[in-house]
This record gives sequence, C-alpha cells and structure tokens, in this order.
Amino acid sequence: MVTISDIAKELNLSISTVSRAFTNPEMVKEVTRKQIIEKADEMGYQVNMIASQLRNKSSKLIALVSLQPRMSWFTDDLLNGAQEYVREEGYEIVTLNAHNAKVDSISICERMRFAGIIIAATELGRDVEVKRSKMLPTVYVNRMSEEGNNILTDDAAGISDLMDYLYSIGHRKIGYISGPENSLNSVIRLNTFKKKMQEYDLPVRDEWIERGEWMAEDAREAARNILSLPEYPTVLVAANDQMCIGVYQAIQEKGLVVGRDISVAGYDNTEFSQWMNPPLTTVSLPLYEMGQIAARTLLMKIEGKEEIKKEQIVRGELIIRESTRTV
Amino acid sequence: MVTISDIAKELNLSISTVSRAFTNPEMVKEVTRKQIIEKADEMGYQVNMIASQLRNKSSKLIALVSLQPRMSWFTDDLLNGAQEYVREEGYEIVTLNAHNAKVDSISICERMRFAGIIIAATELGRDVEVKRSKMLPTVYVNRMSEEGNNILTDDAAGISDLMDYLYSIGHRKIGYISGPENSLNSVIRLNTFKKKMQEYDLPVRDEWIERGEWMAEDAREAARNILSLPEYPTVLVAANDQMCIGVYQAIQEKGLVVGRDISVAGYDNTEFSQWMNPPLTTVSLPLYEMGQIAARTLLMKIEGKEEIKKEQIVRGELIIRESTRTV
DNA sequence: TTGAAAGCGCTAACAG
DNA sequence: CTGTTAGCGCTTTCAA
Repeated sequence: MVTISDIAKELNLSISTVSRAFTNPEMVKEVTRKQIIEKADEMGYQVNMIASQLRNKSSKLIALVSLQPRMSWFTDDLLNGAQEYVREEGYEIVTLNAHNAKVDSISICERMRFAGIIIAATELGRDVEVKRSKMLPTVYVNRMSEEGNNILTDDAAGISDLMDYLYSIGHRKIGYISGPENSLNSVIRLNTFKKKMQEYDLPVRDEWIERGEWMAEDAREAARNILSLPEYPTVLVAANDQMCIGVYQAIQEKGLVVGRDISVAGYDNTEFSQWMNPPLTTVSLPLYEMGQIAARTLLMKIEGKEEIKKEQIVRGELIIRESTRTV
Repeated sequence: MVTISDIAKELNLSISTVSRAFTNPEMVKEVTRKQIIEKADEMGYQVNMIASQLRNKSSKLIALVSLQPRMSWFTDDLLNGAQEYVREEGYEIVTLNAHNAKVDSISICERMRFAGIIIAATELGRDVEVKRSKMLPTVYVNRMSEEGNNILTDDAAGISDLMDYLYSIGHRKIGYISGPENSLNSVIRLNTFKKKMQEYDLPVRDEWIERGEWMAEDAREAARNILSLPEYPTVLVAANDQMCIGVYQAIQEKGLVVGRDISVAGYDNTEFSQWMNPPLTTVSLPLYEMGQIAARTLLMKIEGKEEIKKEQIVRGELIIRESTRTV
C-alpha cells in the first residue's frame, strides 16, 4: 500500500512536503505540488484516513444507527435528508444496523471514533434497547432519551389535522384502529383521536375502536369486527398505512367499495399508499426533514457551537387522496 | 478520551499488559485481567480501533455501497443476507450511499481502509458509473465488472419458469411490458420472453409488446395501449412488480377484473406485491441469498483463500398468487 | 518553501 | 506473566 513516504522517496522530497501538498496545498510551491499530485495519482495513492485520524483525533464520518430489522422506508428517507445536509459540511454518513448485531453498534461507532451518531427508531418507545454513548455526540430520531437531543414527529398535530378534515367533510361516525399500547406514537395518535372526538362532542364508541400490531393482517381482523356491527362508521382511521391494506381487504370482502361506501385514512404516507386502490388519504411522516434537522443538530453538537434544543418536533402534512370522501 | 496508558497508570501496570488484557487475555494473569477490565469499564474505555488498525493494518468493517438514490428494498434484503454472514466471522457492515456524494464512496472506503466492498446495483448496466477500487477487494451484485466478482440473478431462468407456468395453465396469448433497453436485466427478461414464445411455437406479436421505464405510470399507459387493441392477450407479463401497479389500474379502468378476466404477472417479488389486490404472481429476486453469497465471496477474497468463481448466478423462485389463473 | 522530528494509541517482538 | 520499545502513516511544530 502506497504511503506519503513512498511518494517522497520517488520524488526526493520529505514526507512533510508531500503531506502538505494534500492538506495545505498553498504552503507548497506550485510545481512541487503538481509533481506530487501527479506521482500520487500514478502510484494510486489514497490518504490513509486511519493514520490521519489518529493524529488529528477527528473523524468526518457520522453513523446512522437503525434499530429495525429492516431499514426500509423509514431509515431511507431519514438518511436522504441527513445525507444532503452533512455532505455540504464535508461529512459522510454510514449506516449501521443494530438489529442482531454481535457487537453493539454504538460500541462500534465509539471504537471507530466516528464523529457522531444518529439513532433512528421507527417506534417511539418500542424498539430494541440501545446503549447510550458516553463518548460520542448523539441525536435520537423518534426516540425519547434523557441525555441526547430528540427529533420527534408531531403525531398529535397529524391526527388532529386528519380529524378536522374528516369532520369538515361531514364524517361523524369515525372508527379507529390503533397500534400497540406500548408504542408511544400509537398512544399519542389514539389519545388525540379521542380528544378530538370529545372536542366535536361526538361519542367515543368502544366497539368502533380496535387495536392491531401495525400489521395488515391485524387490521383486517379489526375492520371485520367493526364492519360486522349492526351499525358501523362512515370512515375508518388506522394508525398507520400498513394496516389500511387490511382495512381495504375487509371492506372489499363485505362487498363495499373504499372511498365510495366507506372512507379510510392512514398515517405515515409510506410509498405504497399512493398506489393503493383507491390511493390512500394519510398524514406524512416528515422523515426527510427530520433527517436534515437531526444532521444539523448533530453537527452543532460535534462542533460544540450554540446551545441546542432538547426536543424538536416536526409536523407532518395531511395528504388527501381518493380513499376519503364527503358524506 | 481514556487510553490504555491511562488505565496502566491507574493500576501501576505497563501499557502492554493492559493491551494484552483485551487482545490476548490468556496471556495475562487472571486477577490482573479482572482488575484491568473492571477499571476500563469504570473509566469508560473503548479500544481505539483507529490506532489498532493503523498498527495491525486490518479492518473488520465491510462497506456495502448502494448506487441508488434510495436504498429501499433492494439494498435492504441484500444487507440482511450479507450481514448475517459477515457477523459470524467477526466483521460488520456499514452502508454507504453513492448517490450524490461529494466524495466518491469508493474513495471513502479506500481512505478508511475498509476490509472490502460490496457494490449493489439495482439495474444491471444502468446505475451510476462507479470507480473501481484498485485497493480493496470488491464484489459486485447485479453489476457486471471485468475485474471483480459478480453475483447475478438468473433472469432468464426466472422468466422461463414464469412462462412455463403460464403456458401450463393454458395461456397462449401473452403480452409483455418490458423495462428500458439499456438495462441488461430488462433485455435478458425480454429476450427470454421471446425465446420462450418461439419455443412454444407461439407468434411474438409486436403490438402486444410495450416498453416502460420500470414505473407504474409507464405501464399503465402501455397496458392501455394493449387493452385497446381489437384482440388482447389473456395475460400481461410486466418486467417488474412496480409496473404491475399500472397494469392493474389500466385493467380496472376498462372494467375488467385482474385474475378473473385477465391475468397479470410481475418480477422481483417486492414487498407490496403480496398486498396488491389480487396478490401478484411474480418471480422473487433472491436478494437475501445474493447478500450471503456476496459476503462469502468477499471474505474469501479478503482472506485470500481459495480460487473464486468470477460469476455466481442465483436463481429466483416463481411465486404463484391470485393474479394469474387458468384459461 | 522545505526538512527533521515528535507523537497520536495501539500491538508485538524481545527481554526479563 | 510483565515491561520496554519500535513503529504503523500521518500532521505539525520548529528550524533552516
């Protein structure tokens, strides 16, 4: 493997000059520099960041640690947002998957002396437990942590917007399929649903509230239960998009048509929601933006600049499609 | 930041003993070792892999470089397969996204002196150009490269299996919506389709062959064209699942029912294909397995063991669901 | 504008 | 079983 010393030897220069040609080019005479760069290219030289990091004690690599078995849509959009931001500042992001790891991912980040860590959890309060880093600046996305900085989505505002919209187009009989009890996102969404119902002076009917584990299958079962009642709602809200697939199935089984006979709305704006038939009304998770904010916050911590907010809450957007309609 | 020398000082030991306690524990007396480990914990010590790598010239980090703007399903399953394999061997994978990077990802891998690189391309022959690494062992997934080792999927076998199945359930009039011409996957799939038609002594009717850019919208248009013909096929095969969404839409627009009036089949077995209505018949891309093979191949290269096959072709599986039926 | 030399934290050969 | 020491490749004083 070629080193600056190899280049120096070839050119009869000192290693310091070669080093400077790369890190402080203006300190090296034009012609010498040209020579060095050329020779380096020819020899296939690449700076050894390992060595330079040991010397400088500073890394330009940020870890995005994903707590899910599959990285998928959640990490993906988050990454894009974060990436765009950090690249402007000369950093790069590498993604680690904490699921099933032999050595915990946080330790890997620490041992590699990465510049900082972004932790991404899909479910507030439910993902794998993860060691907190005492060594590296960390920000948490969709996870509450006492010590770090938390970037959260405004689930209450999201459901609130959705409910207002449904109310405004005439819905009064609203069914709800919640996520699991131990997910904070789920709890917030459900509570907001109930709160809004009270606000509208509408009864919260227990038989119209079901619960699932975020999965299509659970929701199909749940929707079947609700639809088999003597009276059922004019709209079914599910706590995430995935469950709406099951809701669509149950509705179809009953010979009804989504968006005509009964409305459906979800949450997350996952990619396939636009491809459903009919396309699903939902609330977006502002992942791209959360990624950017996470990145900005992390870089501020890394560079030890200003005081940073403990919590930043980002609002999603109501996306109206054909699965909901006026009654 | 605490170092072995800090621990050594606290304990009145030499740094070598402390170092050994971590890397060659059997060389250190039981009690001394216990002491060291305890003190290290107490002080929050984490080995500085940067320093130890500089010394050892060996890394345990493998880079998975994704060439797509979004990592999504493709990289995701690949990663899971590769991860499972390398973790057994004490390696860890970090994912880099090459899209829009300021510094090319391969250079980053080289500069960080990672152990090796897995390059993941979604489309044979179409993704971003990427520098080849002269420094690090590399394997390519779904990308042909002269120098590296290539892990490919058997598109010909996949389409072949699908066609045999369609033929066996009575289909003789088969339409095809191809992907773009400059994607090798697409070309192989299309050519296999034609070859099979000839094999069955069936005419390849040009008006029943359309082309799209892998997108649902293109395929909707394409399917509309085919369905507006005086005579149309009993089954539409699209070169990927994503396009089947558009095919479903076009069929529905015409008042027909997928799986009853006309059959549809795709390719890739992307996650949502099972959630389509009706669930889509398709051919799986064996990404998990390809990930494992890529990992195994790469580790063999890294450890310089046996001779390695230049190309490994992995066969996907025909997945029969309700979108196709006997005519 | 260039060179000599120290040192980042760690490992391993060598000596005890 | 433990300590001393050289050196991995780089950056950065300091001196020329």
